[in-house]
Amino acid sequence: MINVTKTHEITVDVVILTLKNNQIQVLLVKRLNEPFKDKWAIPGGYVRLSENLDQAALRVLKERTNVDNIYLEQLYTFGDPLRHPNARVITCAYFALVRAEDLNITVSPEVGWHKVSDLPPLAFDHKEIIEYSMKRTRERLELCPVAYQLLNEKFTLTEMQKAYELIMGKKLDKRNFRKKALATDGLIELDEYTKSSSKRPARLYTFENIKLNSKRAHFIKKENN
Amino acid sequence: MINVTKTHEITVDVVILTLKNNQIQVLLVKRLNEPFKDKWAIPGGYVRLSENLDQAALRVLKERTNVDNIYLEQLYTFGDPLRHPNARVITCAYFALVRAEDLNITVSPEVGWHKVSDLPPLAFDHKEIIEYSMKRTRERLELCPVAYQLLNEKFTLTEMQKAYELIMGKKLDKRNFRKKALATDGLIELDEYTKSSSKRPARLYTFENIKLNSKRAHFIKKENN
DNA sequence: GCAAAAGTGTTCTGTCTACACCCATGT
DNA sequence: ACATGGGTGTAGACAGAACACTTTTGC
Repeated sequence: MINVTKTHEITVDVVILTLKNNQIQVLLVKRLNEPFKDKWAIPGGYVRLSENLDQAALRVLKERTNVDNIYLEQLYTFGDPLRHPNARVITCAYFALVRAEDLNITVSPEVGWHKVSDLPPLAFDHKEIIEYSMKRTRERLELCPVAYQLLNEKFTLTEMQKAYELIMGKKLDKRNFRKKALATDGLIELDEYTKSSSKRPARLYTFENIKLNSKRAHFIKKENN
Repeated sequence: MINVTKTHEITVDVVILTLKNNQIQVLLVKRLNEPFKDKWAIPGGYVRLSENLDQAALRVLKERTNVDNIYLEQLYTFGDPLRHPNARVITCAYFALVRAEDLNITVSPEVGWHKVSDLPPLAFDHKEIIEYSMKRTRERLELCPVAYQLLNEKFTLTEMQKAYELIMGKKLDKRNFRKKALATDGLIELDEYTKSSSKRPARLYTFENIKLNSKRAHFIKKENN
């Protein structure tokens, strides 16, 4: 076999998801150059020779959001020969869940949050990548309370339930949800309550010592359909 | 950023698992050249410019086993800068489950099956890749009857149970296993029986119209530990 | 006092688990 | 007739699903 690899390039692309305005949103950047000039794309970059793939993804994430120590997971590697019109670019996609309150992003005309349920035209195969990351997020949620990565440090059970409903795309029963949530280990009940919402105050909770990927009881599964 | 990608190379490596002699076995090839000369490695090859990653993995699989139309799934992409001592090679690993009866392999001193439970010294990070593929296989098995890919076209429930026990690494209860197996859709009861085994003949079964990845009832979960 | 969200238990059903004996065949 | 693996049912425990009303606050 001849060496056919000379012109392959490898990038990482990171789907960065957060919860804003009661919506799952994804961070997109506007492309300034061809191909796909003026289309939106998920943040990405070339993998440097000195770093492994996780490090490359963390670097891209940090460059864009100034957060680290968050839930970041390799998603899938996309390598269709035609996914980039001018070159052979194979991309290793990652996805990250970040807390809105931790973010330190200067939104501009070229960088911004977009509702996953209402995406603008996207470059390359990035629509497919975002859809796949949502699927994976749903799968993860069934196994462990990943959603705490999307919640502020202190949150109400109703906020937590809203996050789950947005990710799962369906309504959940309040009593069943609270029962399971309260049985989650790591969930701490605080002696604090929301104020100044115009209704009855809600108790606040927080998470401590989360073990991600713990194969503990499935958290959300069927219910309704 | 400068273009630091010029010397990246990308390969696919395929973990090919089968069931032979009552053991899960993996196909390995002996390396003829440095680095890791004379160590064993999982089959792999460079990704060609004209093919996507799945196609590259299928090609490698076909070159080695002469089978296609089998369970093949992207596993994970390994990109540690030091995984290859002389170059920066990123590998997209796949795993495949193949039926022993479908195989058409000329075993030689350089190509052969090895028990996953007793691996020889391996090149690169291939030990890690094989272990990860076993983990993934176990996860898949919990969701759908992937094991039929390892069984001959016609099989007994005891053979099926043995396959599950080998993959899961634990004994299963015969009555519970059979109950769940018989409830699997796609499993067809045949009016045929084994002969010439020295004991009572066992009924044969086959699979039809399998939907892999169907999120149907979890097939094997806890039981004992 | 009313609007709005917070909070709270029980029953039913289905699934998973544990467990022991008889059956059909070859030798 | 016996050794070997094939084949079968039931009871208890547990987890998920369905379901409606009272409480607390701001206005």
